[in-house]
Amino acid sequence: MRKKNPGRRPRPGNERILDAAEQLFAQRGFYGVSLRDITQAAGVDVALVAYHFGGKRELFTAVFERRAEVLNRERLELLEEVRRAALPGTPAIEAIVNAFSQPLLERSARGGPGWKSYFALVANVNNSPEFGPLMMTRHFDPLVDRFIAVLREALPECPPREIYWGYQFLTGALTLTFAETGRIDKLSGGLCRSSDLDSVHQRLVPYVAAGFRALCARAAPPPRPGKRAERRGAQRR
Amino acid sequence: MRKKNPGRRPRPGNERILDAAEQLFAQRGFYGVSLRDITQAAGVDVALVAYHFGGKRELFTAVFERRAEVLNRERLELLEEVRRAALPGTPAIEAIVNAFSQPLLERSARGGPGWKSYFALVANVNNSPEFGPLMMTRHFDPLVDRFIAVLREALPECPPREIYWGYQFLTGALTLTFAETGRIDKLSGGLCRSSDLDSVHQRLVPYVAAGFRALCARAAPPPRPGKRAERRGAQRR
DNA sequence: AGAAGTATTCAACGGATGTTGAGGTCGAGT
DNA sequence: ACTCGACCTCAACATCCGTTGAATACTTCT
Repeated sequence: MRKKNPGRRPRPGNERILDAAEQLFAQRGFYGVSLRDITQAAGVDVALVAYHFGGKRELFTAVFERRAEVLNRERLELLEEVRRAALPGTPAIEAIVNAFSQPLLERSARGGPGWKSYFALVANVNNSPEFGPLMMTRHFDPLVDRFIAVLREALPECPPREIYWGYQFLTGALTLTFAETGRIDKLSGGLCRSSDLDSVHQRLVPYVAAGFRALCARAAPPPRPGKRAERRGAQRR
Repeated sequence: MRKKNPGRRPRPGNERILDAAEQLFAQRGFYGVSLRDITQAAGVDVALVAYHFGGKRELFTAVFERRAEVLNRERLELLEEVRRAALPGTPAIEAIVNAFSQPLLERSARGGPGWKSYFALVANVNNSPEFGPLMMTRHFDPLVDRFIAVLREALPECPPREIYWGYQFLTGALTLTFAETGRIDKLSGGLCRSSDLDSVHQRLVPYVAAGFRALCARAAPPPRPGKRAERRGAQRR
C-alpha cells in the first residue's frame, strides 16, 4: 500500500473522486450530478467509481462520512471542555452554542474549499426529506444528543421539548448559512455577505442563546402569577 | 390498457401536472424527478408538459410561481394591518415576525397537501445554490424588503445589518421547519413532531423576537458604561 | 352539422445515465 | 522470472432522459 506520487497526479484516484464529488454534489445535489461529471472533473475513468465505492449512492455517503468523524470528535471535545471549565456550575448557553457551531463555521471559513463544499452538502442533505433523516441521524445524532443533554443541565427548569425546538431553529439557521446562496447579499444591497462566516458566528450565538432563554421563559412564566402577560416583549433575562 | 377516465378527471391536465410536479419536486428536488414520474402520477401523457409549459425547467418555475402570488399578497396585507394597528407607534417585534411566518405555517398546517408540498419545495429551493438566488429573489424579495423596512422602524436604533442577519436566521429556521424531515421527531424520542406546525409557530415567534433584540443589544450596548465596556472591535456605525 | 381551435395521445428521436465485464499496467513478494 | 493483487482503462450494455412532430379526441362557435 505504498503511495507513489507521480507529480502529475497528486492524489490517488479515490480521493480525487471524493473531492470532485464533494464539490459537485454540494452544488447541484445528488441527482443533479452524473458520475461522468464527477469522474471527468477528477480526471479519471467512470468505472473507477464502481471499483472504489460500489455505486453512486455509496459514493455519496462516502463523501458525507469522510469529514463527519473528525468534525464530531472536535466538537465533542470542545463541548466537554466547556462543561468542565464551568464546574461545579453549568456553562452559559452562549458557550454551549459556541461549542456546537464554532468548529463548523471555523472550518467552513478557513478550512479550504473542500470543507466549504462539505458544509454546503450537509446543508443540502439536512433539508432533504429523502436523505436528511437517514444520513444526518446516522452520523450526527450521538453528538446532538450530548449537546442537548448539556443544554438541559444548563437550563434545568426548561422543559426538554423547548430545548429540542430551540435546537431545531439553531440548526435551521446554521444550515441556511452553510448553503451560502448569496441571497442575503442581494437583499441587503451588499451590507451583509453570506461568505462572511465570522459575522455570522458573532451574531448567531447571542441570537440563539436569547432564543433559548425566551423559550424557557415562555414555558415557565414568572413565579408571580399576576395577570397573564400575553405577548408583550418585556422578558427579563 | 386504455385509461379512459375511470370515474372522472376533476381537474384539467395542466393543473394535474402542476399538482403532481409540486409533490414530487418537493420530495426529491428538480433533478430527482423525471417528467415521466410526474406525468405518470398525474395520469397524463409525457408530451403534455411540453404543450402546456414548454419544458421541465419552465414547469418547475410554474409550480413555484403558482402559489407565491396569493401568499405574498396575504402576508403583505397582514403586515400593513399590523403596522396600522400600532400607529402612531410601531408594532412589537413579535407581531411583525408573526405577520411574516403565520400565513406560511397556517397554510402548511391546514391548507391541504398541496400547500404542504409547496413549502417543502420552497425549503428545497431556498437552500439551493443553483435555484435559490434566482427564484427566491424574483418572487419574494419585494415582500422581504417591506418586512425588513417595518422591522427597522420598530428597531430604530438597530443597525440595518443586524436586522438582515436576524432575518437570515429566521428564514433558516422556517425553512428547515418546512422541510419536515422528521429528524426532530427521532431526536426528541417523539417529544416533538415536525408536523406540529402550531407548536413551531408558538415557539418561533418569541425565539426570533428575542434573537432580534439580542442582536440590537449587541450592536448598541447600553448607554450606562458598566462592566460590559471591554468589548473591543465593536462595530460602530 | 360542420369548422375551428384547444387539449391530449402516440411513437419515436438522439443523447445521457449507472453499471458491468474483460482486459491492461505496474510495483511488490516469492 | 513469474505471479499476484491493487489500481485503472476501455468499450459496451440496457435503460431512462427531455423533447418533438404528427395524429387523434374533445369543446366551442357558427
